Amino acid sequence: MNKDLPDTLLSQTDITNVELPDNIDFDFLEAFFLAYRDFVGDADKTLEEMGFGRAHHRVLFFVNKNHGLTVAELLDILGITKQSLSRVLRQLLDSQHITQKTGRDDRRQRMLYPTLKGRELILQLSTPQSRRINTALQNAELSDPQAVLKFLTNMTNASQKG
Amino acid sequence: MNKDLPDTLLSQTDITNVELPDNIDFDFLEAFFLAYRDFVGDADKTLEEMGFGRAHHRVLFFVNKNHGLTVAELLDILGITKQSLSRVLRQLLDSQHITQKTGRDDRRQRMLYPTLKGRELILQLSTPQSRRINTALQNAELSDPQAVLKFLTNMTNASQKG
DNA sequence: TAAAATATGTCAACAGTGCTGACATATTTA
DNA sequence: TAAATATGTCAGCACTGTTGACATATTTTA
Repeated sequence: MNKDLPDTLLSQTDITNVELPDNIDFDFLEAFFLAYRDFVGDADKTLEEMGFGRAHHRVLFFVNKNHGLTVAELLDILGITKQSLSRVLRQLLDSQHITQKTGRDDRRQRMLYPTLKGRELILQLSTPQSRRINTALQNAELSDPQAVLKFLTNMTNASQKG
Repeated sequence: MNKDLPDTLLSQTDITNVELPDNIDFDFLEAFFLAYRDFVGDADKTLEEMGFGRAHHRVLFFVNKNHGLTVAELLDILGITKQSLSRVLRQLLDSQHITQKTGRDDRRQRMLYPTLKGRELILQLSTPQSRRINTALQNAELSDPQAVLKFLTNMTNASQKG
C-alpha cells in the first residue's frame, strides 16, 4: 500500500518537532475516555442477551431514575431527536420494560415508568458499573469521595451556567 | 395511540412500589453519563466543520498522544476492529492529518504520526475539553485534584487487573 | 369558538460508526 | 520453505443517530 512513496523518507516536515502551545492535560483527557469506554462496556453482555443496545440502556436508566418522565424531558436529557428515540422506546414498551401513562395535567404527554421487569433489568445493568465505580473510588484514596461526584456534575453544560 | 387500553388504569402491578435491593448510586451513574456527553460534545462543532466525526477525533487524539503508535496498538486502545478503523484512518491519512512510517524493527508495521496539521487540529479539539475539565476541577474544591485522575485511571479494565 | 401552538407518533431516506467474513499482500518467524 | 503475523480492502449488515414531512390529540391563544 502506498507504493508511490518511499515512506521511510516521508516528508520530515510533517513528523515535526515544532513546539505548539500546549497547556492541555492529555493524560486526563485519555483517562476520561478510557474510563467511560470500560464503564459502558460493563453492561454490553447483558444487553446483547436481551437483544438491546446501549441506547436502550440509557433510556431505561433515565426512566427508572425519574419515574413519570415525559417524552420531551427524556429527549432533552438524551440529547437526541424524537425519531431516534422512537425505535428504542417502542421496543422497550413492546418488551414491557417501560409503560406509559397519559399525563394528568396535560393529556398530550406520555409519562414513562419502568415496570418491575424494567427495574430488575436496570439493576442488573447498573450493578457492575456501580461496583467498578466503588472500587475505583476506594483505590483512589480520596479524602472526600463526594468531591468526585461534584466534579462530574460540574462537567455538564447545565452546571456551567451557574 | 394505544387506544385499546384505558391507560390511566394501566396495570398498577407494573408501576410498582416493590422495593428492590439497591445499593447503587444512580446519581453517580447519571453524572458520569452527563459529564461524558457534554465533554465529547465540546468538539462536535469543529469536527463538523472539518467533515469529521467523533471517531476521527479519537484516532487523532491517540496518534497525537503516542507518536509512532502502530495500527494494532491503536486498535487495542480504541477497542474496535481494523475494518472499523480503516475508513476513518484512511480519511485522516488522505487529509494529511496523520502520516505513516514503515516500522524500523518490523517492516510490516505502520507507525502512525500526527502531522503539524493534525497536531494543530487535536489542539483545537482538546482546548474546550481541557477548559471544561479545569473549571470543573476548580469548582469541585478538591483537596487533591490528582485524585480525580487516579479515580478515572482506576476505572479502566487495565487498572483493575493490578 | 376557531386558529395556532404543543406533545407525541410515524414514515422515509440517509449518515456515521461499529460488526463479521473473506481474501490479499508483505514481512517475519519457525 | 511453510506458517504466522501486521496490515489493507471489499461486501454486507446492524445500531443509532440525523432531517424532512406529515398526522393526531390536546391545550392555549386570539
